[in-house]
Amino acid sequence: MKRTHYLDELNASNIGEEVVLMGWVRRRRDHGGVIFIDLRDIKGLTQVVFNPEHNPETHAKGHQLRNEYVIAVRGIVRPRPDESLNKNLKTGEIEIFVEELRILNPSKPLPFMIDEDDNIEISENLRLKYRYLDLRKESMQKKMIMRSNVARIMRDYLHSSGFLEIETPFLTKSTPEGARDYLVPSRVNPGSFYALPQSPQLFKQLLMVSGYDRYFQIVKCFRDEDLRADRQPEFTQIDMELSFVEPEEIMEIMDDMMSRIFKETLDIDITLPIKRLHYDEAMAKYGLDAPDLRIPLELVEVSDIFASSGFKVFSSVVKNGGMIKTLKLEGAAAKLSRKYIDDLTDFVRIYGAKGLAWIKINKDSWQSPIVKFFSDDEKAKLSERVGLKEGDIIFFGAADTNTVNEYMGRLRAHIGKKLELFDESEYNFVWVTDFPLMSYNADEKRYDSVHHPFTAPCDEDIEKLGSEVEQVYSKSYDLVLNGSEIGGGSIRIHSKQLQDKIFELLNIGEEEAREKFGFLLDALEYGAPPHGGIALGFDRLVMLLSGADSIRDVIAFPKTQKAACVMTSAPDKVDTKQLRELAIKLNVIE
RNA sequence: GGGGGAGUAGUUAAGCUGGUUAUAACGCCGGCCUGUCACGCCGGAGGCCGCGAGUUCGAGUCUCGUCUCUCCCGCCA
Repeated sequence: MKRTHYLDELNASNIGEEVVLMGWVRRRRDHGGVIFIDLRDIKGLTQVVFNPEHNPETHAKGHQLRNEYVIAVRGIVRPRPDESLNKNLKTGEIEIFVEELRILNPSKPLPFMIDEDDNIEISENLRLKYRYLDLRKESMQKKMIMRSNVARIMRDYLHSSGFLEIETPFLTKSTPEGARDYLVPSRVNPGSFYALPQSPQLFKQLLMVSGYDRYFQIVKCFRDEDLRADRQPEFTQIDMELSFVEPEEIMEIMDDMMSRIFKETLDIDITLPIKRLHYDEAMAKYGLDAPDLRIPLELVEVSDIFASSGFKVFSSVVKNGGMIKTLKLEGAAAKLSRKYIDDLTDFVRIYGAKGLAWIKINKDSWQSPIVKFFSDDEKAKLSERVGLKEGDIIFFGAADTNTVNEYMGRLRAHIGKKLELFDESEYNFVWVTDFPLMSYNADEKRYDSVHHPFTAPCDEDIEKLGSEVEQVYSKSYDLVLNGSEIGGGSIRIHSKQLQDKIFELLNIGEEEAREKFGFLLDALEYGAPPHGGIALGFDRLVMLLSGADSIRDVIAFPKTQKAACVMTSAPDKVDTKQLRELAIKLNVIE
């Protein structure tokens, strides 16, 4: 028998045709007499009917069917009786009267039901152990289809925009900085290791030197760091690099591509161009470099007001170069109980806050544990700066700049969600641009790249590389969707001299630079064009598009939080023979 | 490395301040049922209460340890 139709294709126009359908038994409704089977495949659902009057032989065989049996049926498309039409089903006008049934494969009862009730969440461990069954669920199939569609849209778009898809190696060289590498031992070169790429960064830059002009790749990247709801050790990037471009051109291409993806997958129109926000403004107003702009709250700095305050907690912070920022919630004073504020205090402690001061603006007085330390002048200035009205509540963050921004930024996002201050179904994009080039690493007594060591500084800041390194901005841009960074990139350095200078600031010695990046430094001297690029987190993007709570839900075979696969039980021990071939001796205490 | 949550039939859960035979729903098995689509009705099977110690006359319940899953901090150029 050869399948003639998928299970979403038949309707009233097919009545009378003989068809052959194949799929899984989603559910049987055995009335003793007539038997109804919902037959399911990747496309949809069609009801097939075993009727003892129509065909006693197949009807008898139909009694054997159980959930998830794989079957083939040959039968006639019949109209359903008027009272039995199912409007919720695409194929609900018709049903198949079975002439012949073949059981292609029976199925044991499943460890969990495929025909899911969305309210029942099967333990993730079990889902992952039987991932092939979990993926059979309609909700998972929808996500995988969405993922495939997004990849297709991107490929189509990039090909039509002159990009070439070029593969780069997975077995490559370990590089310093960045994430921990996954290592692969070399049998042919005992004692030497490949590293799996954290990104194809250097290869794509070299392709620009080779003159390919526009490159892209949908590519796996590997980082051996601890996992999160949105982080997997192997994940997929849409990686791109372009020659002879400035940031604006790259952002325009991304704007265009994103708007197509959202139009074609969710039928949502993105307002173009996507808003551009300078890094400094993002940090000032939102405290985070990936702000969720759907939340209608902004932080306000008040350090100057309390610089010489009698309230030592504040004034000493300012004296030590720290910062005081406020977050105001209009009219929320009555809504927030003492318990609620205590919970918020616990929340900000996670991010290094020592406490969370607050003031409720009541009708006759300011209610607060700290306001008694404020002078009238300070109160007046505060009220004016923040725009306080009766019924408002404000929170204060006071600490070193990084800590304040971190926890007040998180607090803003946290409160925004908890108090439902915005429409969660909205999609809000923003570009955050011009990140600092480097930040000082006090532990290591050197500078670290904020993006990566190949990022170009802004032209007007290059002079400052000598003395005011932290005042140097970079030609960088991150794409942020609803408070999640979904991509980032930069214009790269194409001058050997400048690259040398950067390595020097990063405390990567000439010899080490030579050893680790010699091939890049050489390449820069053979006619490297100005170039830049971007990489998008494909899994995260699909996660946001499909409304998944976890990156694991948009990856067919993901790892658990301990970076294991419970289906295959990888990672696993290997034979001593294999280890010997690789010249590896284990030093693990059993 | 650290902090929180979870682990009880195949599944999802209930099981209070420790107490006699550990419940329910769905699923599974058997029977009945000719228009269902979460079919219905009747009956049945199914448990190392994650694992290991301890406290106790007695532990699913309390204590400690341990494993697994999960959320977060650190980490993730």
